[in-house]
Amino acid sequence: MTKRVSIKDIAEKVGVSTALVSYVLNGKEREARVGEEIAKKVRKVAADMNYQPNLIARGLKFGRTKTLGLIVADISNPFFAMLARNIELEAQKNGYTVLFGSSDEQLDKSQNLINTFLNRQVDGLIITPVAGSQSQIEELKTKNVPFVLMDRGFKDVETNVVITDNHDAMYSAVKLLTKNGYRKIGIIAYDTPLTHMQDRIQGYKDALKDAGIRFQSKWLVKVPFQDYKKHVATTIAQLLDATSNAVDALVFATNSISVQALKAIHAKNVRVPDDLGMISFDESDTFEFFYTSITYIKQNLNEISEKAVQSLIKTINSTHPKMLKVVVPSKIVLGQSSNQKKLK
Amino acid sequence: MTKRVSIKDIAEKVGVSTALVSYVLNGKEREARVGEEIAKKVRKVAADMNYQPNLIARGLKFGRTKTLGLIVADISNPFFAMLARNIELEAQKNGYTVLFGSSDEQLDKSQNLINTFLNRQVDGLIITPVAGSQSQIEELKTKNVPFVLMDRGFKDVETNVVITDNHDAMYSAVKLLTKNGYRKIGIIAYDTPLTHMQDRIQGYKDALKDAGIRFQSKWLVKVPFQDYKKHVATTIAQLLDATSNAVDALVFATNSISVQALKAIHAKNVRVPDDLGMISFDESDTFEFFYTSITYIKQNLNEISEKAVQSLIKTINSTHPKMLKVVVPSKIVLGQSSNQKKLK
DNA sequence: TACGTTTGCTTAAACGTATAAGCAATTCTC
DNA sequence: GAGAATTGCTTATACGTTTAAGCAAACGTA
Repeated sequence: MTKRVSIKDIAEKVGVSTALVSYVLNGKEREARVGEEIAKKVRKVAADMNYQPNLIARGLKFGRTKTLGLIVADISNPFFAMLARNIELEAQKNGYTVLFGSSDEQLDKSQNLINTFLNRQVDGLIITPVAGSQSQIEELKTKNVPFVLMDRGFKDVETNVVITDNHDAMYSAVKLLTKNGYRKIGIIAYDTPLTHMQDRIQGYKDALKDAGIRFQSKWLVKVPFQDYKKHVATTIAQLLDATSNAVDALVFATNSISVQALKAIHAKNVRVPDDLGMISFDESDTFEFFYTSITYIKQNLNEISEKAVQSLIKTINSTHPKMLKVVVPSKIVLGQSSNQKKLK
Repeated sequence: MTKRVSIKDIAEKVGVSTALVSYVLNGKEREARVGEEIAKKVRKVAADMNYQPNLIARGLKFGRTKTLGLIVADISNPFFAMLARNIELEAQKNGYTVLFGSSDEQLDKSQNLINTFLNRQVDGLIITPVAGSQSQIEELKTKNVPFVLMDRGFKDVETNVVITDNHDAMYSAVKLLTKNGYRKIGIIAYDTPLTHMQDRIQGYKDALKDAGIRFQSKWLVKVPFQDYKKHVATTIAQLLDATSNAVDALVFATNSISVQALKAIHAKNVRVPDDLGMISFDESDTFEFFYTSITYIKQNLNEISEKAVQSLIKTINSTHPKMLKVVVPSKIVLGQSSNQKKLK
């Protein structure tokens, strides 16, 4: 790579010290009492030589790089890709650039990314934490590294966090089903202690309870992150095959689960909502091609990512930040998959 | 953020110079003739204090940051998100971290991202270039900035580039249709001079020609990036409504176009492939829910991103690199949407 | 004339790292 | 036992930037 022009090059060309050039280019001519003439000349030469500041040098000098680190579960997942996009936009608005990495829900990858980003002196981190990563997060707190958790959090660790109203959203969804006559409502969720899942499951249970329905443990199916596709397929089969005790409605805790479930349901020729009511957490392009429109909970991804960046930047800029929990309201988009249950 | 431990801190604790610490931690004790004892002590203290090197300082020193800049059209588009994921993996394998940004197919955003990344001293750039950005790319060549174009290139600018076999892939697809009895084959593509589109369109035309079919200009519809959804919908209507002269098959030049087209086709109750044969460039999750399986060209995204990173790193590491064009073969995944045309 | 103030610049130090060069003290060589 | 070679460390400098401090020269005031 051809050497870029530095302040030194300008200084030599004009015949002044680098200090003077720096003052001028930073608009500090007043404080530094730089002469009108010479200032003009410096600016002209800088423009002519197409000077661009070396942000690495500046980063070293100031101890801040105007860079954020983003750690998501998997950037190729449309959900996280969309968050990433909004984060990019909001970061840019504030003069930040974003480094990214995917943790694959794995502890070691998460730790590696954190280390890599910190070694690169990012000013802060936006993290969708991995199950069991409390100690990693605690360490960030100890080191006073500015960070914000997004999409999920921990019950037992107080942090900056921006999440959807998981409990209430799921509660409303299930309540809608009970109101519409469904009584045996199953849920498929990821098997993780992370709050977003736990809250959704609790919302589901609370809605059942408030509708006077006794929760049955076989209605709750937890699938592992790895191999979830296979597990969802077999789960659907099991939940529907037990003809006598089959569920009459299902809620899916994420859109990835929903898509897989829809495939299985499609293959089994189950009629929605006649044979099976259905609501999804999060949307998917695929819903539009299912023969019935799907009712789903729409998270406000835009607001989540904006708030995450804003919360992080606020933390970066304050000397004694207090931990902030932001809950972003979602809404239900009505389709026909949750229609009033018909009597057979 | 709490101050991180530096080489200086270690030096003070051990009671030696920073130079010695640096030698030891870089495994240069031999060359620097550091005593066995003191080396051990330095390593121990470094480990105890949990020393992590400041890569910003190193970057300033060496003029390389082990960082790559990735500029895609839109990270929230699953196609680019998947590329980003693979690039992340391959970069990591080689010790690089990735900055990313979305150009939105806009010249100014593209230029901004290039500037931002260069000011941050990235070692190289991976770019999906925007239409009309030749001068931006030429400037990179002038400055000897290592870079590689991905997914698309320019006819008139020689660069490192990694692309799919666009012409041949589309040629094969259309040939399949002609072989199966379709004669009036339309194509919907993006309105851009970028090579990936032009090559696909040329492949389409060449296949028609070789099948002895005279291309009709109304069969080729180019939609703008902005507002493409609306344009695709109206296009589908036009192409199918002209009952006497309607097309009997359609190829779509990207998956985003395909998805929109399928929605329109779905809405119009067109039977595929009986009323209309169909092939898509790239796949989509949504295909699985269309009532007919869709024939599509499957790009090898994995190989594209790997090759892009490798090509870039090779350029970074060589003093007088030569421009390399890599064409990655795709394959056709057969569905029923391109089945032998039935006589009516 | 003498002294204080203002003007316009330079010098020096710092951020954290790497490494060439230098300098004693010790050991080797004959 | 004197010079050469080796050992084990430190000093100095550099990367590109910022900014406090310093220093002449010019100017103002009595």
